Amino acid sequence: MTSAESGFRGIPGSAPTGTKQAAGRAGATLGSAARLRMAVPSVADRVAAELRLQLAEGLLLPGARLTESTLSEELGVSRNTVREAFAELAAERLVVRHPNRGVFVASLGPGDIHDVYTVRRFIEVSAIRGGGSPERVTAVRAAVEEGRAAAAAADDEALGSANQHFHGAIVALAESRRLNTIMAQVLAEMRLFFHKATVDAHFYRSYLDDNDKICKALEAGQLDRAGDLLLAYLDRSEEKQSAVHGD
Amino acid sequence: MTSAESGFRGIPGSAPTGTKQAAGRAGATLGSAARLRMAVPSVADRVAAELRLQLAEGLLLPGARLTESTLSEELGVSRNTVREAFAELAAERLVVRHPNRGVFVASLGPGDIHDVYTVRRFIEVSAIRGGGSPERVTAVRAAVEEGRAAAAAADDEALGSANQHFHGAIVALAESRRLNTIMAQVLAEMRLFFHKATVDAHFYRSYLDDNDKICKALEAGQLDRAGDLLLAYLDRSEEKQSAVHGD
DNA sequence: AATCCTTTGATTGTTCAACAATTCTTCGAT
DNA sequence: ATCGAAGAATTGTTGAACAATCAAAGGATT
Repeated sequence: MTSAESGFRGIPGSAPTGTKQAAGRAGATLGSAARLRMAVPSVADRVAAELRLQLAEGLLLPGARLTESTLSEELGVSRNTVREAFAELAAERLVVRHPNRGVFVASLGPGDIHDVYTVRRFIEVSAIRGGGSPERVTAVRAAVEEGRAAAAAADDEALGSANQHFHGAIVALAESRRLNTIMAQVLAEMRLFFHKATVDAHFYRSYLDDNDKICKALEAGQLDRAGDLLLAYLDRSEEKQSAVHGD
Repeated sequence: MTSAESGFRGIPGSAPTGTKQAAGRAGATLGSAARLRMAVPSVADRVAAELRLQLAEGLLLPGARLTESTLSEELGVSRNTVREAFAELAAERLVVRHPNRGVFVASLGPGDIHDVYTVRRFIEVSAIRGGGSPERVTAVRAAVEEGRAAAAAADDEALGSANQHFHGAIVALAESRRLNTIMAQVLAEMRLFFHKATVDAHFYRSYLDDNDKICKALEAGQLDRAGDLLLAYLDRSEEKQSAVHGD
């Protein structure tokens, strides 16, 4: 009985909500109007999404082993489909795949904390130093307010979410699809690694003022100051996480 | 007859070269010595590697459609295995997967050039501004010399490769596993998108002196100067690629 | 009691065949 | 030329089977 066997919701057989995406034949008839279509997520995508939820909520713990046949039975899907979902999650570094030995929920290894924060420093600080459109800056402000509302409601999970939205919004200043994807993955990893610290309300509450200061500097166009404040925050946050996780 | 059907080498049935990797049971017996083991690449990995080669060499052109059954027959593997290889390549953005409609070699879309260069600016410039160990700096210098040798030998492909090694080595200054992976993917995308320009010797030869100057500043510890030179290079390179590809 | 070797069981990776679903192409009618 | 229907092609999924690999268990040896 592994933790992979606890608390699974089956994959809904009903029609799931679709997502709009522009589609067209790559390399052909680019001049023709692209037709919008509703893409129904595949079963494998839905399995992956379900597992992502479980990971983000701490129901699947770092290091836990996920077995294809067990999940196949529990979710009522084919083993092959589970494999496809695993591949998705492995590409996002949420699970680690060891050939012939199995799939394990990703866990913090030596240097991982520093690595994640190095990526964040490169990306977030560069993004905020480049500034962004008024719309993008407004989104950063919205995330700060979201954090304040969560703190006022004593909702710790929402506080952690708002903090992630804040940092995602900073990267989004750059309006780069690739950077947004990279940052989303880094944030997903952090949710997985640092879940325990996430529910410590004090952890994020202490950063609300920091986030506000960073945002104010951004709004005022003081981009170097914003970058310095953000860098200081990231360094401090790394120290704290290292202290909590003994890296 | 699509370009996917041209020039495939079968997947070798003989024992392939393995790669060393440390393995252990995640989350368990972390105190025990990790045993080194030779991991035999799976067939899916080998299919993916083969396709990567074809992509990098321009044998599979942007926009070309890759069909599971065709590749399955040509490579002598199961269709399911081809699907697994496709998933790997899609995660690396080398192919684009449209649900129910097929897999296509990735191609340049609107804004892709700017996007790729934005990522590079964030990562490469941050990395060089952080400097690195003597060993890492030596690797940057080695890539510059590699470029000089390629130019002297009038080997255009090698010249392009050396330039990519140069930029990979810059990011490697940060000694971050995640950033190295991200950069490797960006470089793979660039090889795919810009292959035509790659074989234009003049394209990279004009950058040899730039690379040398950047490296000299790095070696002298003038990190801000190195960053400014690199930034100027990236901006100029983006302009040139945009001019060639009409983005 | 500790260590080593062999056997067994569990799991992964792959193949194959089949089917359902979706999309694209072709053909015929207007 | 356009539209609609039919057919073809392809993708996504399933389930069964088998080979290969690894981990666990059990027995033998020191």
